[in-house]
Amino acid sequence: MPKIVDHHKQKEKLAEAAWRVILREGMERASVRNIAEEAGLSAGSLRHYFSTQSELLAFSMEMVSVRVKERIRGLPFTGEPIADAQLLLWELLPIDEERRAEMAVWLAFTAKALSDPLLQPLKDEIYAEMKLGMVSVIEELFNRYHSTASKEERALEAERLYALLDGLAIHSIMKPAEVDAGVMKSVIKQHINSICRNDPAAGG
Amino acid sequence: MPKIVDHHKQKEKLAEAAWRVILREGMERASVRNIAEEAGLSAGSLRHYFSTQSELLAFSMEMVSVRVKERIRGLPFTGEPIADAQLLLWELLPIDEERRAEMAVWLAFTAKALSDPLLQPLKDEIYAEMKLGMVSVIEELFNRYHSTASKEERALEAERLYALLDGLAIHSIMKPAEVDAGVMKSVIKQHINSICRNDPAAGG
DNA sequence: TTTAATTTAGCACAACTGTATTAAAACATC
DNA sequence: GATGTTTTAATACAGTTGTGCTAAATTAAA
Repeated sequence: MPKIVDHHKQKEKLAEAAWRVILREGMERASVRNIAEEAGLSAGSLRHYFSTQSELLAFSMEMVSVRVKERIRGLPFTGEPIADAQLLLWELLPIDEERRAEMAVWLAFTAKALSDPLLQPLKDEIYAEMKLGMVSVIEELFNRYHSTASKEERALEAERLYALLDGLAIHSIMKPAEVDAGVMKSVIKQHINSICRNDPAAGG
Repeated sequence: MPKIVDHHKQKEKLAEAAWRVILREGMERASVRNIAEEAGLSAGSLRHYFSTQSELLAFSMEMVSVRVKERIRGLPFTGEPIADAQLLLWELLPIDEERRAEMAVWLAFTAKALSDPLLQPLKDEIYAEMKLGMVSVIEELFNRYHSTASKEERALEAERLYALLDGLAIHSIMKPAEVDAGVMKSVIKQHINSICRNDPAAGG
Protein backbone atom coordinates (compact mmCIF):
# COMPACT_ATOMS: atom_id res chain seq x y z
CA MET A 1 0.00 0.00 0.00
CA PRO A 2 2.64 2.55 0.84
CA LYS A 3 4.93 4.36 -1.48
CA ILE A 4 8.20 2.51 -0.97
CA VAL A 5 11.15 4.78 -0.21
CA ASP A 6 14.32 3.49 1.36
CA HIS A 7 14.13 5.35 4.62
CA HIS A 8 17.79 4.94 5.47
CA LYS A 9 18.99 5.89 2.01
CA GLN A 10 17.06 9.14 2.29
CA LYS A 11 18.60 9.88 5.67
CA GLU A 12 22.05 9.29 4.21
CA LYS A 13 21.24 11.58 1.30
CA LEU A 14 20.26 14.30 3.76
CA ALA A 15 23.36 13.72 5.86
CA GLU A 16 25.56 14.10 2.80
CA ALA A 17 23.73 17.26 1.84
CA ALA A 18 24.48 18.54 5.34
CA TRP A 19 28.17 17.83 4.78
CA ARG A 20 28.20 19.82 1.57
CA VAL A 21 26.48 22.80 3.17
CA ILE A 22 28.80 22.75 6.19
CA LEU A 23 31.84 22.42 3.96
CA ARG A 24 30.78 25.17 1.59
CA GLU A 25 29.17 27.71 3.90
CA GLY A 26 30.05 26.71 7.46
CA MET A 27 28.14 25.26 10.35
CA GLU A 28 26.07 28.40 10.99
CA ARG A 29 24.50 28.06 7.56
CA ALA A 30 23.55 24.44 8.16
CA SER A 31 19.88 25.26 8.69
CA VAL A 32 17.08 22.80 8.09
CA ARG A 33 15.98 24.72 5.03
CA ASN A 34 19.44 25.03 3.49
CA ILE A 35 20.19 21.35 3.96
CA ALA A 36 16.80 20.36 2.55
CA GLU A 37 17.34 22.54 -0.50
CA GLU A 38 20.83 21.12 -0.99
CA ALA A 39 19.31 17.63 -0.93
CA GLY A 40 16.56 18.67 -3.35
CA LEU A 41 13.80 18.23 -0.80
CA SER A 42 11.41 20.50 1.00
CA ALA A 43 11.98 21.36 4.62
CA GLY A 44 8.76 19.56 5.41
CA SER A 45 10.08 16.36 3.86
CA LEU A 46 13.31 16.61 5.79
CA ARG A 47 11.33 16.86 8.96
CA HIS A 48 9.71 13.56 8.11
CA TYR A 49 13.09 11.86 8.48
CA PHE A 50 14.57 14.01 11.23
CA SER A 51 12.14 15.61 13.65
CA THR A 52 14.74 18.05 14.93
CA GLN A 53 17.82 19.72 13.53
CA SER A 54 20.02 18.24 16.25
CA GLU A 55 18.91 14.75 15.25
CA LEU A 56 19.96 15.42 11.67
CA LEU A 57 23.33 16.81 12.69
CA ALA A 58 24.01 13.96 15.10
CA PHE A 59 23.19 11.42 12.41
CA SER A 60 25.33 13.29 9.93
CA MET A 61 28.26 13.37 12.34
CA GLU A 62 27.90 9.69 13.12
CA MET A 63 27.91 8.87 9.42
CA VAL A 64 31.35 10.43 9.07
CA SER A 65 32.76 8.19 11.75
CA VAL A 66 31.05 5.11 10.30
CA ARG A 67 32.57 5.76 6.88
CA VAL A 68 36.06 6.19 8.33
CA LYS A 69 35.75 3.02 10.38
CA GLU A 70 34.62 1.07 7.33
CA ARG A 71 37.64 2.27 5.38
CA ILE A 72 39.94 1.31 8.22
CA ARG A 73 38.44 -2.17 8.40
CA GLY A 74 39.25 -2.58 4.73
CA LEU A 75 42.93 -1.64 5.01
CA PRO A 76 45.45 -4.31 3.96
CA PHE A 77 47.35 -4.68 7.22
CA THR A 78 50.47 -6.83 6.92
CA GLY A 79 51.48 -7.54 10.51
CA GLU A 80 54.66 -5.49 10.17
CA PRO A 81 54.34 -2.77 12.88
CA ILE A 82 55.84 0.17 11.00
CA ALA A 83 54.04 -0.49 7.73
CA ASP A 84 50.75 -1.05 9.53
CA ALA A 85 51.19 2.09 11.61
CA GLN A 86 51.79 4.18 8.49
CA LEU A 87 48.81 2.60 6.77
CA LEU A 88 46.48 3.45 9.64
CA LEU A 89 47.82 6.90 10.35
CA TRP A 90 47.70 8.01 6.73
CA GLU A 91 44.13 6.84 6.49
CA LEU A 92 43.32 9.21 9.36
CA LEU A 93 44.94 12.23 7.72
CA PRO A 94 43.40 14.51 5.05
CA ILE A 95 45.74 13.28 2.33
CA ASP A 96 43.35 13.70 -0.60
CA GLU A 97 40.37 15.90 -1.46
CA GLU A 98 37.79 13.40 -0.23
CA ARG A 99 39.46 12.96 3.13
CA ARG A 100 40.11 16.69 3.35
CA ALA A 101 36.41 17.41 3.02
CA GLU A 102 35.59 14.67 5.49
CA MET A 103 38.03 16.02 8.03
CA ALA A 104 36.82 19.60 7.61
CA VAL A 105 33.27 18.48 8.28
CA TRP A 106 34.41 16.43 11.24
CA LEU A 107 36.24 19.45 12.63
CA ALA A 108 33.15 21.59 12.33
CA PHE A 109 31.15 18.95 14.19
CA THR A 110 33.76 18.65 16.91
CA ALA A 111 33.80 22.40 17.42
CA LYS A 112 30.01 22.44 17.66
CA ALA A 113 30.06 19.49 20.06
CA LEU A 114 31.91 21.69 22.57
CA SER A 115 28.68 23.62 23.14
CA ASP A 116 26.00 21.22 21.84
CA PRO A 117 25.13 18.52 24.40
CA LEU A 118 23.58 16.26 21.77
CA LEU A 119 26.85 15.90 19.87
CA GLN A 120 29.08 15.41 22.90
CA PRO A 121 28.57 11.66 23.46
CA LEU A 122 29.65 10.83 19.91
CA LYS A 123 32.64 13.16 20.15
CA ASP A 124 33.73 11.44 23.36
CA GLU A 125 33.15 8.00 21.88
CA ILE A 126 35.33 8.74 18.87
CA TYR A 127 38.02 10.26 21.04
CA ALA A 128 38.13 7.05 23.08
CA GLU A 129 38.23 4.85 19.97
CA MET A 130 41.00 6.91 18.42
CA LYS A 131 42.96 6.79 21.64
CA LEU A 132 42.64 3.01 21.72
CA GLY A 133 43.88 2.87 18.16
CA MET A 134 46.91 4.98 19.03
CA VAL A 135 47.63 2.82 22.06
CA SER A 136 47.63 -0.32 19.96
CA VAL A 137 49.88 1.28 17.34
CA ILE A 138 52.35 2.22 20.05
CA GLU A 139 52.13 -1.22 21.63
CA GLU A 140 52.90 -2.91 18.33
CA LEU A 141 55.83 -0.60 17.65
CA PHE A 142 57.27 -0.78 21.16
CA ASN A 143 56.91 -4.53 21.49
CA ARG A 144 59.04 -4.85 18.37
CA TYR A 145 61.43 -1.93 18.57
CA HIS A 146 61.46 -0.57 22.10
CA SER A 147 60.39 -3.34 24.43
CA THR A 148 62.09 -1.81 27.46
CA ALA A 149 59.67 1.11 27.57
CA SER A 150 57.55 1.43 30.71
CA LYS A 151 53.78 1.42 30.81
CA GLU A 152 53.73 5.15 31.58
CA GLU A 153 56.05 5.92 28.70
CA ARG A 154 53.79 3.98 26.34
CA ALA A 155 50.69 5.85 27.49
CA LEU A 156 52.52 9.14 27.01
CA GLU A 157 53.65 8.10 23.53
CA ALA A 158 50.10 7.21 22.57
CA GLU A 159 48.83 10.65 23.56
CA ARG A 160 51.80 12.25 21.80
CA LEU A 161 51.02 10.36 18.61
CA TYR A 162 47.32 11.17 18.78
CA ALA A 163 47.97 14.85 19.40
CA LEU A 164 50.44 14.96 16.54
CA LEU A 165 47.92 13.30 14.24
CA ASP A 166 45.10 15.70 15.06
CA GLY A 167 47.42 18.69 15.00
CA LEU A 168 48.67 17.76 11.55
CA ALA A 169 45.15 17.23 10.29
CA ILE A 170 43.98 20.60 11.55
CA HIS A 171 46.98 22.42 10.15
CA SER A 172 46.35 20.78 6.81
CA ILE A 173 42.74 21.95 6.86
CA MET A 174 43.82 25.47 7.85
CA LYS A 175 46.75 25.74 5.42
CA PRO A 176 46.38 23.12 2.68
CA ALA A 177 49.19 24.56 0.61
CA GLU A 178 51.74 24.62 3.43
CA VAL A 179 50.79 21.36 5.09
CA ASP A 180 50.09 19.07 2.15
CA ALA A 181 50.04 15.29 1.93
CA GLY A 182 53.82 15.16 1.44
CA VAL A 183 54.55 17.19 4.56
CA MET A 184 52.13 15.16 6.65
CA LYS A 185 53.57 11.86 5.48
CA SER A 186 57.12 13.04 6.12
CA VAL A 187 56.26 14.22 9.62
CA ILE A 188 54.56 10.92 10.43
CA LYS A 189 57.51 8.96 9.05
CA GLN A 190 59.89 11.09 11.07
CA HIS A 191 57.84 10.51 14.18
CA ILE A 192 57.63 6.75 13.76
CA ASN A 193 61.31 6.71 12.97
CA SER A 194 62.16 8.65 16.12
CA ILE A 195 60.03 6.29 18.20
CA CYS A 196 61.73 3.21 16.74
CA ARG A 197 65.19 4.64 16.83
CA ASN A 198 66.58 1.48 18.43
CA ASP A 199 66.26 -0.31 15.12
CA PRO A 200 68.42 1.01 12.26
CA ALA A 201 65.98 -0.44 9.72
CA ALA A 202 63.12 1.61 11.12
CA GLY A 203 61.44 4.34 9.06
CA GLY A 204 61.76 4.83 5.38
CA MET B 1 31.52 69.06 25.48
CA PRO B 2 31.16 65.34 24.94
CA LYS B 3 30.56 62.71 27.53
CA ILE B 4 34.00 61.20 27.97
CA VAL B 5 34.04 57.42 27.64
CA ASP B 6 37.24 55.53 26.96
CA HIS B 7 36.40 54.23 23.53
CA HIS B 8 39.00 51.50 23.54
CA LYS B 9 38.14 50.32 27.03
CA GLN B 10 34.52 49.89 25.94
CA LYS B 11 35.57 47.88 22.91
CA GLU B 12 37.66 45.64 25.13
CA LYS B 13 34.73 45.23 27.49
CA LEU B 14 32.57 44.14 24.58
CA ALA B 15 35.24 41.79 23.26
CA GLU B 16 35.50 40.13 26.66
CA ALA B 17 31.74 39.81 26.81
CA ALA B 18 31.92 38.10 23.44
CA TRP B 19 34.47 35.64 24.85
CA ARG B 20 32.18 34.76 27.72
CA VAL B 21 29.18 34.20 25.46
CA ILE B 22 31.20 32.07 23.04
CA LEU B 23 32.69 30.06 25.88
CA ARG B 24 29.38 29.51 27.63
CA GLU B 25 26.95 29.06 24.73
CA GLY B 26 29.02 28.57 21.62
CA MET B 27 29.74 30.68 18.56
CA GLU B 28 26.23 30.36 17.13
CA ARG B 29 24.85 32.20 20.14
CA ALA B 30 27.33 35.05 19.78
CA SER B 31 24.75 37.45 18.38
CA VAL B 32 24.99 41.20 18.66
CA ARG B 33 22.16 41.26 21.17
CA ASN B 34 23.51 38.46 23.36
CA ILE B 35 26.96 40.00 23.50
CA ALA B 36 25.53 43.44 24.26
CA GLU B 37 23.43 42.04 27.08
CA GLU B 38 26.41 40.15 28.47
CA ALA B 39 28.34 43.42 28.52
CA GLY B 40 25.40 45.24 30.13
CA LEU B 41 24.77 47.45 27.12
CA SER B 42 22.01 47.83 24.59
CA ALA B 43 22.47 46.47 21.10
CA GLY B 44 22.28 50.02 19.82
CA SER B 45 25.20 51.05 22.01
CA LEU B 46 27.24 48.12 20.82
CA ARG B 47 26.69 49.22 17.28
CA HIS B 48 28.21 52.57 18.17
CA TYR B 49 31.53 50.82 18.77
CA PHE B 50 31.28 48.10 16.13
CA SER B 51 29.18 48.85 13.07
CA THR B 52 28.98 45.18 12.09
CA GLN B 53 29.07 41.88 13.91
CA SER B 54 32.09 40.71 11.93
CA GLU B 55 34.01 43.77 13.08
CA LEU B 56 33.27 42.90 16.70
CA LEU B 57 34.28 39.28 16.26
CA ALA B 58 37.45 40.18 14.41
CA PHE B 59 38.43 42.63 17.14
CA SER B 60 37.58 40.07 19.78
CA MET B 61 39.70 37.44 18.07
CA GLU B 62 42.60 39.83 17.66
CA MET B 63 42.44 40.69 21.34
CA VAL B 64 43.06 37.06 22.22
CA SER B 65 46.24 37.01 20.18
CA VAL B 66 47.40 40.34 21.57
CA ARG B 67 47.01 39.10 25.15
CA VAL B 68 48.96 35.93 24.42
CA LYS B 69 51.74 37.87 22.71
CA GLU B 70 51.97 40.25 25.66
CA ARG B 71 52.32 37.34 28.06
CA ILE B 72 55.02 35.78 25.90
CA ARG B 73 56.95 39.03 25.79
CA GLY B 74 56.96 39.03 29.58
CA LEU B 75 58.36 35.51 29.96
CA PRO B 76 61.69 35.20 31.84
CA PHE B 77 63.75 33.60 29.10
CA THR B 78 67.16 32.42 30.28
CA GLY B 79 69.07 31.68 27.09
CA GLU B 80 69.18 27.96 27.84
CA PRO B 81 67.42 26.31 24.85
CA ILE B 82 65.54 23.54 26.67
CA ALA B 83 64.34 25.71 29.54
CA ASP B 84 63.30 28.47 27.17
CA ALA B 85 61.49 26.03 24.88
CA GLN B 86 59.51 24.62 27.80
CA LEU B 87 58.70 28.12 29.03
CA LEU B 88 57.32 29.17 25.65
CA LEU B 89 55.48 25.95 24.86
CA TRP B 90 53.77 25.78 28.22
CA GLU B 91 52.61 29.33 27.82
CA LEU B 92 50.89 28.26 24.60
CA LEU B 93 49.05 25.35 26.22
CA PRO B 94 45.80 25.50 28.22
CA ILE B 95 47.52 24.67 31.51
CA ASP B 96 45.16 26.62 33.78
CA GLU B 97 41.56 27.76 33.73
CA GLU B 98 42.34 31.18 32.28
CA ARG B 99 44.37 29.76 29.42
CA ARG B 100 41.83 26.99 28.91
CA ALA B 101 39.07 29.53 28.37
CA GLU B 102 41.30 31.56 26.10
CA MET B 103 42.18 28.54 24.00
CA ALA B 104 38.55 27.40 23.75
CA VAL B 105 37.58 30.83 22.46
CA TRP B 106 40.49 30.82 20.06
CA LEU B 107 39.44 27.42 18.77
CA ALA B 108 35.91 28.65 18.15
CA PHE B 109 37.29 31.61 16.22
CA THR B 110 39.60 29.40 14.17
CA ALA B 111 36.72 27.09 13.27
CA LYS B 112 34.62 30.07 12.22
CA ALA B 113 37.51 31.52 10.23
CA LEU B 114 37.33 28.47 7.94
CA SER B 115 34.10 29.86 6.50
CA ASP B 116 34.22 33.55 7.45
CA PRO B 117 36.45 35.56 5.09
CA LEU B 118 36.81 38.43 7.56
CA LEU B 119 38.52 36.26 10.15
CA GLN B 120 40.82 34.45 7.75
CA PRO B 121 43.62 37.02 7.52
CA LEU B 122 44.12 37.05 11.28
CA LYS B 123 44.00 33.26 11.44
CA ASP B 124 46.69 33.06 8.74
CA GLU B 125 48.78 35.73 10.43
CA ILE B 126 48.76 33.88 13.74
CA TYR B 127 49.56 30.60 12.02
CA ALA B 128 52.60 32.20 10.42
CA GLU B 129 53.74 33.77 13.70
CA MET B 130 53.34 30.52 15.58
CA LYS B 131 55.24 28.68 12.88
CA LEU B 132 58.08 31.18 13.14
CA GLY B 133 58.12 30.66 16.88
CA MET B 134 58.37 26.91 16.44
CA VAL B 135 61.14 27.30 13.88
CA SER B 136 63.17 29.41 16.26
CA VAL B 137 62.63 26.95 19.12
CA ILE B 138 63.87 24.12 16.91
CA GLU B 139 66.81 26.19 15.72
CA GLU B 140 67.89 26.94 19.27
CA LEU B 141 67.57 23.31 20.29
CA PHE B 142 69.28 21.91 17.22
CA ASN B 143 72.15 24.41 17.24
CA ARG B 144 72.94 23.24 20.74
CA TYR B 145 72.01 19.56 20.75
CA HIS B 146 71.71 18.36 17.19
CA SER B 147 73.77 20.62 14.99
CA THR B 148 74.18 18.04 12.23
CA ALA B 149 70.51 18.19 11.30
CA SER B 150 69.72 19.34 7.76
CA LYS B 151 67.60 22.31 6.85
CA GLU B 152 64.80 20.03 5.69
CA GLU B 153 64.88 18.04 8.90
CA ARG B 154 64.63 21.25 10.92
CA ALA B 155 61.62 22.46 8.93
CA LEU B 156 59.95 19.10 9.44
CA GLU B 157 60.69 19.20 13.16
CA ALA B 158 59.16 22.66 13.44
CA GLU B 159 55.93 21.49 11.83
CA ARG B 160 55.96 18.38 14.01
CA LEU B 161 56.36 20.47 17.15
CA TYR B 162 53.64 22.91 16.10
CA ALA B 163 51.20 20.12 15.23
CA LEU B 164 51.92 18.40 18.53
CA LEU B 165 51.32 21.64 20.40
CA ASP B 166 47.98 22.37 18.74
CA GLY B 167 46.90 18.75 18.97
CA LEU B 168 47.62 18.67 22.69
CA ALA B 169 45.76 21.92 23.21
CA ILE B 170 42.68 20.69 21.37
CA HIS B 171 42.66 17.39 23.18
CA SER B 172 42.89 19.22 26.47
CA ILE B 173 39.91 21.39 25.52
CA MET B 174 37.95 18.32 24.41
CA LYS B 175 38.88 16.10 27.36
CA PRO B 176 40.17 18.27 30.23
CA ALA B 177 40.18 15.39 32.69
CA GLU B 178 42.18 13.02 30.48
CA VAL B 179 44.59 15.55 29.02
CA ASP B 180 45.37 17.78 31.98
CA ALA B 181 48.30 20.11 32.59
CA GLY B 182 50.44 17.22 33.88
CA VAL B 183 49.93 15.11 30.79
CA MET B 184 50.61 18.02 28.48
CA LYS B 185 53.79 18.97 30.27
CA SER B 186 55.00 15.37 30.29
CA VAL B 187 54.34 14.98 26.57
CA ILE B 188 56.17 18.20 25.78
CA LYS B 189 59.11 17.18 27.96
CA GLN B 190 59.19 13.79 26.28
CA HIS B 191 59.15 15.44 22.88
CA ILE B 192 61.92 17.90 23.66
CA ASN B 193 63.87 15.07 25.20
CA SER B 194 63.51 12.92 22.10
CA ILE B 195 64.61 15.80 19.89
CA CYS B 196 67.70 16.45 22.00
CA ARG B 197 68.56 12.81 22.49
CA ASN B 198 72.17 13.41 21.52
CA ASP B 199 72.79 15.06 24.87
CA PRO B 200 72.38 12.86 27.95
CA ALA B 201 71.61 15.92 30.07
CA ALA B 202 68.65 16.81 27.87
CA GLY B 203 65.07 16.71 29.17
CA GLY B 204 63.92 16.51 32.75
C1' DT C 1 -10.13 0.86 -9.98
C1' DT C 2 -10.53 1.41 -5.36
C1' DT C 3 -8.22 1.68 -0.99
C1' DA C 4 -5.01 2.87 2.41
C1' DA C 5 -0.49 3.89 3.96
C1' DT C 6 3.33 6.82 3.33
C1' DT C 7 5.89 10.49 1.59
C1' DT C 8 5.99 15.19 0.21
C1' DA C 9 5.05 20.09 -0.10
C1' DG C 10 3.64 24.24 1.75
C1' DC C 11 2.28 27.43 4.96
C1' DA C 12 1.95 29.38 9.87
C1' DC C 13 4.01 30.77 13.91
C1' DA C 14 6.88 32.88 17.25
C1' DA C 15 11.47 33.83 18.11
C1' DC C 16 15.72 35.56 16.69
C1' DT C 17 19.01 37.60 13.39
C1' DG C 18 21.95 41.91 11.53
C1' DT C 19 21.44 46.43 10.48
C1' DA C 20 19.45 51.22 10.19
C1' DT C 21 17.35 55.17 12.08
C1' DT C 22 15.89 58.18 15.49
C1' DA C 23 15.40 60.41 19.80
C1' DA C 24 16.94 60.76 24.51
C1' DA C 25 20.52 61.09 28.01
C1' DA C 26 25.01 62.44 29.76
C1' DC C 27 28.55 65.58 30.48
C1' DA C 28 32.93 68.75 29.41
C1' DT C 29 33.43 73.32 28.09
C1' DC C 30 32.07 78.14 27.89
C1' DG D 1 23.42 77.31 34.05
C1' DA D 2 23.55 77.13 28.90
C1' DT D 3 25.73 74.95 24.85
C1' DG D 4 27.01 71.42 21.87
C1' DT D 5 28.98 66.95 21.12
C1' DT D 6 29.19 62.23 22.10
C1' DT D 7 27.29 58.17 24.00
C1' DT D 8 23.31 55.47 24.85
C1' DA D 9 18.78 53.59 24.29
C1' DA D 10 14.87 52.18 21.81
C1' DT D 11 12.42 51.01 17.97
C1' DA D 12 11.76 49.41 13.18
C1' DC D 13 12.52 46.46 9.38
C1' DA D 14 13.31 42.72 6.46
C1' DG D 15 15.13 38.31 6.56
C1' DT D 16 16.04 33.75 8.69
C1' DT D 17 15.58 30.39 12.13
C1' DG D 18 13.37 25.78 14.21
C1' DT D 19 9.27 23.60 14.57
C1' DG D 20 4.31 22.35 14.11
C1' DC D 21 0.43 21.36 11.32
C1' DT D 22 -2.42 20.40 7.22
C1' DA D 23 -3.45 19.01 2.78
C1' DA D 24 -1.88 17.06 -1.51
C1' DA D 25 0.67 13.70 -4.19
C1' DT D 26 2.43 9.07 -4.72
C1' DT D 27 2.10 4.21 -4.99
C1' DA D 28 1.64 -0.85 -3.44
C1' DA D 29 -1.90 -3.92 -2.42
C1' DA D 30 -6.80 -5.49 -2.65
